[in-house]
Amino acid sequence: MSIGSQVEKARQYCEQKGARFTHLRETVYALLLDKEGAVGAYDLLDTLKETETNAKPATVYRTLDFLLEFGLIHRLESTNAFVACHHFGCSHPVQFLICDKCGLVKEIQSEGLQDTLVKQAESYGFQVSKQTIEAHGLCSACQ
Amino acid sequence: MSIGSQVEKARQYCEQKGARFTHLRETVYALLLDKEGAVGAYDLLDTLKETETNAKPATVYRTLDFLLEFGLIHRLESTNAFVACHHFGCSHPVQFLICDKCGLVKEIQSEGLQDTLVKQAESYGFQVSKQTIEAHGLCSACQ
DNA sequence: TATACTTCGCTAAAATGTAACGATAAATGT
DNA sequence: ACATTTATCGTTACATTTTAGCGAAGTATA
Repeated sequence: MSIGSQVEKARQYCEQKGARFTHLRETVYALLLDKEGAVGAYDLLDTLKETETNAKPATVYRTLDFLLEFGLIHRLESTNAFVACHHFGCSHPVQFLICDKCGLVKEIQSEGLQDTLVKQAESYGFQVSKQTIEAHGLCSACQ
Repeated sequence: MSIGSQVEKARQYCEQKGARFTHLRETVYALLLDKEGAVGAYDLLDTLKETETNAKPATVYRTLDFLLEFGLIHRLESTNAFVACHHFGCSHPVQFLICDKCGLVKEIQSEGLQDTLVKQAESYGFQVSKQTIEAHGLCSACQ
């Protein structure tokens, strides 16, 4: 799906939720869509500055917070980086396969993984509210 | 197992591997053993300074790097914190249950989880070299 | 003891992330 | 249309986390 139509989808999704998909938010989301992999906040800031000359760290982080809150992007904990989500709305927990060579990030949704983790936790009396599952390695193209 | 004997075990483990378990490394490992949960590098630094008055950020990070390399401690990606490993040597990938209320960190080793993740990845042609699995939520005592 | 190697103390700075506040813009009620 | 409230933005400043580089001190080995 093209970036343009994906952005349009996001706009509609936000409006439907009563959130404002401002110019800044749209721009940042489009920037992230444009990347194969994940992008660090400061790399994003550098790119953003090309069009939004007065962007500052807080600008980026606020915008990322918004996008995170509405599930339009994800944050990779193991690399402090952000990646666009293409299928927001279906809000199940997700997992990531991160290629350490080319940087590609594949987002997957394995019910099996989630269930296994939740069940394992339950067996220790632990109640899971949020999970981080990230695998590093090599994608098929890089092996 | 007491902290003392755990430290002794670590010393033997290091010597057996030809690594030097210096005073600094021993102290930091003991500090981490003394905590229920994970500790940030700067919290650790503050505590360390009580006895090692000239400790600096680099001191802590270098020591943590060593302990990480030999598997004596783990790093939690979702909280930028470090936690002692009690059963180093058996070096399978591990998973963490992190209580967001009391800070307790339970380290588990679920073969099922690892296998499921690796198999899922394989189905995408992805070869896993390292995995990060961290669940946040509430421990049994905090629910 | 001479040599190589590792660890340590120190300084500095890079990379990542937040708090706070007033100005502006948009949404809402009258 | 106007006033009121709320959300967003620009800006400054700072806090946190992490790494690089260098020379001194310590340790192991020949």
